[in-house]
Amino acid sequence: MFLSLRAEVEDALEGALSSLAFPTDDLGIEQPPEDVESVLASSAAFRLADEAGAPPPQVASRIAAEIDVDELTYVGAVRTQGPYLNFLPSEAYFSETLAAGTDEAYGSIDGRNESVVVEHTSANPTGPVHVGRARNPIIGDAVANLLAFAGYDVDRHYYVNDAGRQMAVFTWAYETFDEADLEDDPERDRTEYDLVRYYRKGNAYLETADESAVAEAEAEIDAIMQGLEEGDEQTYERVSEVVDQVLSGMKTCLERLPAEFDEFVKETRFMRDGSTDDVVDRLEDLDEAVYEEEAWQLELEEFGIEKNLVFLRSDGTSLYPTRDLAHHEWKFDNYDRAVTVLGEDHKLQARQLRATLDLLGNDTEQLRQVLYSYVNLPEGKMSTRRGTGVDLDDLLDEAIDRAREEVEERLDDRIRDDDLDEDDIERIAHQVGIGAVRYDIVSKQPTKAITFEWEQALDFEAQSAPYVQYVHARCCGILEEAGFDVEAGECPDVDVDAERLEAPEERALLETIARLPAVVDEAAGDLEPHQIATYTREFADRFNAFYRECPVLADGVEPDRRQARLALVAASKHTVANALSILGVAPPRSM
RNA sequence: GGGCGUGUGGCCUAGCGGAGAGGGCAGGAGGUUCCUAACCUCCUGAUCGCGGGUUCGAAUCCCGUCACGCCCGCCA
Repeated sequence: MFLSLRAEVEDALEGALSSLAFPTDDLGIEQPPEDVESVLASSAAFRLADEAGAPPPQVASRIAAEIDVDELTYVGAVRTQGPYLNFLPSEAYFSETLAAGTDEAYGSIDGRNESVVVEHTSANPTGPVHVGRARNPIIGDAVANLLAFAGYDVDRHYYVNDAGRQMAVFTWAYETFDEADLEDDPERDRTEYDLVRYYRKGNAYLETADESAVAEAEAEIDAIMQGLEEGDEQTYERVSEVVDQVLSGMKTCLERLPAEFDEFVKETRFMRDGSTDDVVDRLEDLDEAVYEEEAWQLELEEFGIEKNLVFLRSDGTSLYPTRDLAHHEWKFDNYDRAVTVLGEDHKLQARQLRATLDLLGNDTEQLRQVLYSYVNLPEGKMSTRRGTGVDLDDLLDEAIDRAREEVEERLDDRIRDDDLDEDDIERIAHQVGIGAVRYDIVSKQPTKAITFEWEQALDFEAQSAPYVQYVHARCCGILEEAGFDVEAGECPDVDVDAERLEAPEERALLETIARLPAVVDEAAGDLEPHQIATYTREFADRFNAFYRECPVLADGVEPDRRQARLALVAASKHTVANALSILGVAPPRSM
């Protein structure tokens, strides 16, 4: 409803300004502060003061006088407050919001007929997913959810780097060493924990073994890389054996979040189908291509990038960026838009990729890159190769354990008589524990660096997932108490009068509910799921105020009012459930 | 050295040209015969890193500066 109101205000303002012969390029529409009784405001009068030859408050009054509120649907009144114009919502605004909110899919935007591929995580299949990279699946999954909710046709891809030197090293190590050569047992009974030990062993060997032994190993590693480059089937199968095993373990870990993918796209695919060779040929023909120091490179100064992009090694093999170019052209062929979520350390490569795609004749407007900073430990970086870091599995386990403790602790002094059984406790522990981890990460701007600390990541207090989840549980509690089967999706009748909702807390809550579609639209446009998190927090505040002041089921509440409030609770439930779902945080029906 | 990013009360964080800079944690004081207190109310606490500038108006834009992070491989 907010979007409709905003459109209406824009039209009205534009009309008023032009009939006063003012320029209409700057409507100055903005969000009023919380304590102002309006849903939208304009500060245009400030800037028109010179032209009007009058002080801003007078200009504001003249504009206000020019707007005929009777012609507007969602605006109930226009008032000035000094230089500001305030637009107050009409009764229709509230009632239509209430009606819209009772739809289970409330907040979602109808199909845009536009497909978008969201590539995220894409961690090299070298070992267990650690917390340093955990931001990628969490942000990536939220971005994908957000775009899907905003009406895009979304596919989620994990790009598997199965053609790089790292995988050649891994394959060599896996084939060379035996269980007996490894010092430690796997940290967990899953393939990637098992196999990563070979990878670490191999890397350690290359660093410490004597020169001739290392040279021999390097020769073997080079042979693997050459085999991949030539599309040799046997080499591909050797590497695949390692890649597929490790990847399946990582997949299991990511599913816990849950972060799931429509497709795991292998890098070797673009070597085997000839598209990388094709890219190389086309790159060599570019004016920016140079052959220096026996390697083919691309000069990208015209894009403000000093560093040359090497796209063909002196031994004739391609590099990761070369294959990624073919990969991206494939995405462009199959989707209208492409979004990639990647760590800030890939920023330069991201710019090079974009610039080169441009040189190859692609429309790079289709590509958006979301960058995030790594999560570091207080003592420094996490590394799979060195085995430093906190595994995501361990973080999730710890989160669930702590959440379970919380549930059990609260069991004794629960007022509500809803008989939580063992399954409920486990369900809540999972929803809350994992929700807290995801929310903690997704609620912050991705560009800010995070230092991982257990206590902070697993804080279940206010301004966390449980705080917002609790609101959802409260909504469900009320609806169930009123006789609705929440699990079956039962919902109160929407045919109620929003005029019954006259308390300031009710009005404020409705205003907040009304903004969800606009928040979704904005967040999707900016690819910033943290805006949704900020919204859930504000929503929870508003709901809690309503909960405190406006009893729904108490004896003294008249039937009409009770019905209206039940509808408001239903709209609240859909609002918070949908917002949480975008973030990938489960909305618990009880906790 | 160069490029990019970040700097908001003791700690974490929102806001990124407009209406006393919002929240949360920690600290202090309260609240449960009433739909779940993972909640709510009140208090204490900030020259928005620092210095200039643009503007009627700057946390927000520009310049400089400092601190921290990331990058500057024929690795990915």
